[in-house]
Amino acid sequence: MNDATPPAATSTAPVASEDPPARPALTRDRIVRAAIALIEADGPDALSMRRVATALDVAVMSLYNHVPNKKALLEGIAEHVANRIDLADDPSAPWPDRARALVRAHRKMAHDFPRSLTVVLTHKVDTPVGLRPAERALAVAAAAGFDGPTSVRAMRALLAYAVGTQVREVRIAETFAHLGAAPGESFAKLDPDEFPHVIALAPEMGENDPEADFEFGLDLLITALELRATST
Amino acid sequence: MNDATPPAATSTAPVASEDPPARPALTRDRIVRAAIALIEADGPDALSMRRVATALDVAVMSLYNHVPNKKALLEGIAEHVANRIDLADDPSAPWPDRARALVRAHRKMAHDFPRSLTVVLTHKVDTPVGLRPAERALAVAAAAGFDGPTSVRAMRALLAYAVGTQVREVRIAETFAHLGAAPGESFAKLDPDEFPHVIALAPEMGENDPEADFEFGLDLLITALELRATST
DNA sequence: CGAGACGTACGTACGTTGTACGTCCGGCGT
DNA sequence: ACGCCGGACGTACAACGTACGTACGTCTCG
Repeated sequence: MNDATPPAATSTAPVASEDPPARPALTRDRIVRAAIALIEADGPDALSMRRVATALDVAVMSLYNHVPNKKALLEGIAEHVANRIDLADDPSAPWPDRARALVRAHRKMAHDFPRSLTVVLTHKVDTPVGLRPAERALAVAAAAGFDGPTSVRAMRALLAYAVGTQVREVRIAETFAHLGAAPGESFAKLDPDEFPHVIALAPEMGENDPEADFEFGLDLLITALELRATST
Repeated sequence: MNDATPPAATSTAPVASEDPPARPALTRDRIVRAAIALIEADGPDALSMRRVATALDVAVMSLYNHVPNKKALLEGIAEHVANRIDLADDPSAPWPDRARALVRAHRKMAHDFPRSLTVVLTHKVDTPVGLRPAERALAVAAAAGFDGPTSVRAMRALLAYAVGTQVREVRIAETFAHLGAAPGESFAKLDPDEFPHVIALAPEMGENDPEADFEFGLDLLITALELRATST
C-alpha cells in the first residue's frame, strides 16, 4: 500500500543529534514566536497554522502537540506580547512619575508589536501576567495614599486610557498603510454644515504628533489624580 | 445537461410582487443588519457569508452583488454600529455635561452591541460617520474655550478613554461568559510576593461596578479639563 | 410594441483553512 | 531485552471565501 513514503521519510526524519539540519526541537514558545513574526510581517489575517508550520519547517499537525487549537495560540500570542511590557518600577520615585512610566510602557508595546496588538486586544490573558500591570498600578496608587476602592478605580482609569491610546495608535498605522500619506486632504470634501469644527481644525487634525497627544491625555489623568490625592 | 434545475427554480424565483413569500429585496443594509444579528447571537467567529445568506434565505453569491467581500462587510458593520451612537447634544448645556454625555454615549454602544464591538474596534470607519464623534467633541472643546491644538488633544484624550472603557467592557463580558461567575476567587492562588496589592485588594477587584469605574475615570478627565480651561 | 442592455439572483467549482484520527518511531523505565 | 509513551507526521474532511458563468426579470430606446 504505502511504498513511496519510507524512502522519502528516512531522508528527513530520523536525525536526532546528527549532521545537516538538527532542528532545535519544537516548542510552544517557538511556535508563538514564529506566529508573532508572521503577524508582524504580513498582518493578523495572514496567520494560519499551515504558514506557522512551514515557517518552522514542521508538519502542520505537529503544532497541535503543543497548542490545543488556533484560539489558544492567539491567546498565547496575547500573553507573550503582554509579557513584553517593560514594567520596571522605581518605588522611591514620586508616584506620578511611576504612573506615567506605567502607561508609557503600554504605549511602547503598541509601538513594538503594531500588527499583533489587535490580537492582544481581542483575547483574554488569564494567566498571572495579565495582572502584572494591575499590580504595578495598584502599587503606585497605594503610594499616592488612595484607599482601596479608589486605588482600584484609579488603576482602571489609567489602564483604560492606555488601552485606548493603543487602539488609536493601531488605527492610524493601518490607515496610513492603506492610503498613501494624505492625512488632512479628505477633510476638504466634508459637509460644512455637519462638520464645521472638523473642517475649521483640519490642519490640527491632520498633523499627527501621537507622542504629544498621548502625553496630553496622560497629564490630564495624572493631575486630576494628584488633586484627589492631596485633598484627602 | 441541466434538466433538474428549471422546475425547482420556478418554484422559488420568479415572484415579483405576488403571493406566498415575496421576499423584501436584498439590500446592503439588510445584509449588514443580518450579520450584526448573527454576531450578537453567536459571536464574531460564527459570522460567515454562508450563514448570513441562509439567514436571509438567499444564495451565498447573491450577497456579493451588494458587498464586494467579507472585509467590506465587516467595515459596513463597524460603520453601522458606530452610527448608532446617540450623539444628541444640547449646545446650551454647560460643556462639562456635554462632554460627559458624549463619552457616555460611547459606553452605551458597548452595552448595546457587545459582541459586535470587537469588529468595530478592529476595522476602520472611513466614511463621514466615523468623524461625527470627533465633530461633537471638538464642538464642546470650542465651547470650553480651548484653542485649536488643545481642542484636538482634548478630543483625542476623551475618545481614547471612551475606547479604552469599551475594550474593558467587552473583556469582562467575555470573561464572565467563559467561566461561570467566579470573580475574585482566582486571586487567591497568586504568588503573594509578586501580587501583594492585587491580593490585598481582592475584594475591591472582584466587585465590579463598571458604571462607577467609568464615571470615576471620566470625572478625572473632565475636572482636569476644567482646570485647564479656567487657567487660560 | 419589439429588442436589446442591464442588474440581480443563483449554481458550480476551486483553493485554503482548522483540526480529528491513525500511524510510526526513537528514547526511557523496568 | 522489551515494552511503553510522547511527539512528529500524513491523510482526510467539513466549512470557508469567492471567481466565474448563467438565467431571468425590468427598464430603455427605437
